[in-house]
Amino acid sequence: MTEYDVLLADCPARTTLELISGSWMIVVLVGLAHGPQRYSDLQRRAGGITKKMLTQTLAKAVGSGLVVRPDRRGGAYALSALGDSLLVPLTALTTWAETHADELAEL
Amino acid sequence: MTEYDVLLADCPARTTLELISGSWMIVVLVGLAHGPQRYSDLQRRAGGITKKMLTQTLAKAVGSGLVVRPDRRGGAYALSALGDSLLVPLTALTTWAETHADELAEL
DNA sequence: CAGTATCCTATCGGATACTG
DNA sequence: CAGTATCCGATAGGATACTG
Repeated sequence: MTEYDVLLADCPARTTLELISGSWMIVVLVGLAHGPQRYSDLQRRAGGITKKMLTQTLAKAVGSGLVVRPDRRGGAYALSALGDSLLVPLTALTTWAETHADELAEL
Repeated sequence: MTEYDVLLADCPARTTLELISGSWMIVVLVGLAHGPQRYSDLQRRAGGITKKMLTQTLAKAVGSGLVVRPDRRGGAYALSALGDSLLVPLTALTTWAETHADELAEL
């Protein structure tokens, strides 16, 4: 196997990396970790995010299939099964960030 | 414990997320995974990266302490102990990306 | 409450050309 | 080989005001 390799320029996995590039996607996905939430609850949870970035980030997340809206016609946002599986490595990453934040040198 | 929470606006862990935001930092770090490498080897390895982005990304990586240059006075670039520890969650993420790339919907 | 619409700035990122 | 210097367009992201 090992069909894909993120080091290769034309690898589809690069698309995934671009999806979480920008600081907000990870935060929003982690914000949805403990269950479906409505827009304003999510905005409160993802500290510091503006409506613009929340809307934009959710649009990308829904568009890519990481997030769904159980009752369309607008309701809460929730992680899809795919989004939920992505949460595993993402949580490992945020845990690392929380643990080693103090060890990073200032730029 | 649990001093830091990436969901909080002023959390230092956010700095880490910003560090890997942009598509190239992850690719460069993974590119250094199997050992120290010189500039042009790394450019070849990180498929598609331009000199500009490689230089810029390496500068951020070195500045934050994730990457070091064993023999300063210019030589190869290598992961620091910190960078190496970050590689663990990063590899989990890229593996996810490689495994689930085909399941993501087109935007 | 849940967005949409503007405006504006800073950074990302590619292309290209140049230097020691 | 290992960068630096420019120029350029596209995107990220914040602030603010407006809508149903």
